[in-house]
Amino acid sequence: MSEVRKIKPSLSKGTRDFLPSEVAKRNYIFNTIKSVLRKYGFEEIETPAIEKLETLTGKYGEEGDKLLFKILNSGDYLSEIRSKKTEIASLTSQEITPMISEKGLRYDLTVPLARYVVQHQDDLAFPFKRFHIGPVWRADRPQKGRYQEFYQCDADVIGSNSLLNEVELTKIYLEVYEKLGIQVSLRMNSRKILEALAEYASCKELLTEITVVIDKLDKIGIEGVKNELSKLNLSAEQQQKISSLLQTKSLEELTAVFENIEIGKKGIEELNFVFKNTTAQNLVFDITLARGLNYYTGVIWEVVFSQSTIGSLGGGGRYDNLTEMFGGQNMSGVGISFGIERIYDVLEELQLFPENITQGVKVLFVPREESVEEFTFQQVQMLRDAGIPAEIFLGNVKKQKQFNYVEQKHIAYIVEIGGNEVESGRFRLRNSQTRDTEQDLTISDIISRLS
RNA sequence: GUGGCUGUAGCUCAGUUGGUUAGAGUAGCGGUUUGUGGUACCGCUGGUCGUGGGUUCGAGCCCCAUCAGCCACCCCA
Repeated sequence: MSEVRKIKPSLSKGTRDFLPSEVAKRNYIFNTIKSVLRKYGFEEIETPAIEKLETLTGKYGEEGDKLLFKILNSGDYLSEIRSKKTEIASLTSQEITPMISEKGLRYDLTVPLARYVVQHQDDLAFPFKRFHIGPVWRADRPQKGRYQEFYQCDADVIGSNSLLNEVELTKIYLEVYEKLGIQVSLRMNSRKILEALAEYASCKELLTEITVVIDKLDKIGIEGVKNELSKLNLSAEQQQKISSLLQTKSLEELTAVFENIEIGKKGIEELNFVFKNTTAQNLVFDITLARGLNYYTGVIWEVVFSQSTIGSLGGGGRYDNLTEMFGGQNMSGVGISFGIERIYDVLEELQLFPENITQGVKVLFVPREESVEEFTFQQVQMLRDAGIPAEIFLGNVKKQKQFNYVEQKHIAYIVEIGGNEVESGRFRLRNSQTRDTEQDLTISDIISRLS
């Protein structure tokens, strides 16, 4: 036998293992979201973790491209470089990458959705309402609450311009967080209003830059925003116009300001429609909401946790050009995303996970000695046949280990089997929490007791 | 990509001005005890002190480099 080299067990940076109890909690979140989405007619899809690099690159900006995980080609991956008779050392990393890597791990679920919709348009019924929960990967530097592998959960409607989709998605947001027991405020704004704001300040061409600055408002404050704006070479008057508009609290105030700005009027009208059809205390208009992603074109949302500044628990918006890059006809889409990882942290912190989600089998049968294992197994099998989740304990005979097992797996009852039980066919059913026992039960007593 | 902090047993951590063979708790394994029990006690396994170099008679400890992880920024979820 060859000597085994011991490897220190450790994870790749920015990744996590999940314990059984953690998976149970995550599934609880997933299932809560799924049940609401299904009720509204959304269907679940899946796409591969691996996509062609040509699908992924160029969609997330220069920064995003750097954060793509790239997969080394199989086989002799240097053959292409060799055939060009180029010295490797003379090439930059950017030049080498496309020669040795053609695939990558998906960066989000939105770009794969765009590819999916164009590729399968003949098989899909439009408007296409789909949701997708799965891991995505980013070669980012990890920090608290940010990982290289993490889950996203997106729900989108593709191919319908109706504002009722916005209404539906708003209601879905409210319903999901309500069901999870998290108090959030749902902030809403429109990219059209931000465009109008740029037009109002006569700097339409700087829309993207201004949006990025406004998006930081929460962090850097109004003074910080003014400071950043001055860096964009805006006149004092322009800065003043923008920062005073950012103080606006209601759509009514805006109506007068945007009297002569078509796009602004449109934005206000759209938001008013959504508000009219969705009355909720925690749904608020917020002109300072910008969202960094600049592919949004209409209504945008952000879910903010009321009780702390943990950041956004979700976000989304309407976009118009999703499928264009894959040669599809221009289909409008609107979608929302749930921040699964942060939702988990919030639920954990506030201890909002329901007790019963980690429930194991109902009863554990513990054989006192090896000679009764077969008999014990037969009893367990009878319970299973009757549809009662049951287990036989085959580990360490120490009581301590047995009770650890029961506790970890949240098993409600224990039955111990020794010689007496085998002979009499009568058992003691013990509640693992209260330690109460019931004596002299036959196996069918136990079955009817636990059914 | 930039900055800060931390690396000692599977995990949480001690480790004296730099001085013999690096410790504890916990987990794991084994045992003693108790026929209705979750207690207690005993023993065992497990470490290239992240890695490489330097200073020194002597380094877990001091110096340099490097790697890794965490935290903050950029960006983002």
